Amino acid sequence: MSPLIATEKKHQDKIIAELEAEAIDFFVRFMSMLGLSRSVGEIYGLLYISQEPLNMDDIVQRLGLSSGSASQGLKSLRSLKAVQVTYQMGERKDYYVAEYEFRKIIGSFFKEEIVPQLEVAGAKVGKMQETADSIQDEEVQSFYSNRLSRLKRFHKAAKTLLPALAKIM
Amino acid sequence: MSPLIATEKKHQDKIIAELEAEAIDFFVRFMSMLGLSRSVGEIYGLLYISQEPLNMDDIVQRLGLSSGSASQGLKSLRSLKAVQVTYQMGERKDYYVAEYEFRKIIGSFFKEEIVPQLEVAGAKVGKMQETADSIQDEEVQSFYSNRLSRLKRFHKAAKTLLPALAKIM
DNA sequence: AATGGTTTTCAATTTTAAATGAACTCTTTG
DNA sequence: CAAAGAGTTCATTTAAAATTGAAAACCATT
Repeated sequence: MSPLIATEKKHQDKIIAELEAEAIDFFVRFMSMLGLSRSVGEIYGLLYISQEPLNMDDIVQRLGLSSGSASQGLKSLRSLKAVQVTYQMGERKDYYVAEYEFRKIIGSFFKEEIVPQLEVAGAKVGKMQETADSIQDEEVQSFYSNRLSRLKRFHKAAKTLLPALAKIM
Repeated sequence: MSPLIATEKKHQDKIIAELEAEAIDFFVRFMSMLGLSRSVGEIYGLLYISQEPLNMDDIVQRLGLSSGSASQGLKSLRSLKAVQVTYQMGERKDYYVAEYEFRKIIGSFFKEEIVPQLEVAGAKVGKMQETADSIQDEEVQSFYSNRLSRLKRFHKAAKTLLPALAKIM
């Protein structure tokens, strides 16, 4: 390789490293909005911006985190379907690539995190209505019924709108 | 008051206490989905289910939290427009009531928390595009451009859909 | 069935976030 | 304008969450 080309290559590597850092930073923020930890965001960011599949060792090396963190982070990302395992010819290690269809990630996030919460919330409101129904005093009852009906309306809206949102993202 | 009535009253108080506990529990979960702390959820829940406005002392007493927590929690809730101050005749203390239109709360949550994040994210993607544009190697450039265009598309979708969602909630 | 390479698990540690409460500020009132 | 009442601030403490790393489990190969 000529000296000129080597210099250009080095420059390009620097640019790529910068891009990587920016992408990691981006996803750390994004994932933290979904309640995911810094290390999970870092791993996803690194994989998203990587040109080739990476194994756990690569990830540990490049992000400087422990093997425990990497293992657990990848586990979360797999369960969110945010990463996929790709088997590389003649390699024993697992190689990972990022799922780049965000719709899918959002979809499984809803299914795993939001939907169960909504179910619990729905059950809880039902329980509260039962409790309120046993109040004798009519005026008092009507106060609580009003409050609960607002809660029910809101819950219903969330239950229909959120999954719809996830689908069109 | 007759013994019978007194007994009934006591029973009703127990029911109301139960309802209160259930409401507080409900809102602690709900607010934690918005990244708000336990104490903030408790305060809102208590106010939401309370038949009359409460002052800070009431809140401290009934929830058993410190005055510092109560003060800071109410501050967060005011800035989210999740509570309003009502001035009570001949009282020096501030009395609070819960905003029961969830749409409004969601609206200000978006304005305060989500929109700024989206702006930061947008700026960051722009910055990354600039960085990527300076890559010479055509093949490498096209890889990063593809990744960035997905990011931009997603960002745009979030920027239009999330505020729309907040409006119709 | 022993070895070496890979990943997972989990008790201990570190880091981060939340809660406390005493000191301070700001108001109101006698 | 002193004193008390109400609310806020913030250094310290406490509690919760994330991370670490060594040990255990796994699993393909010899």
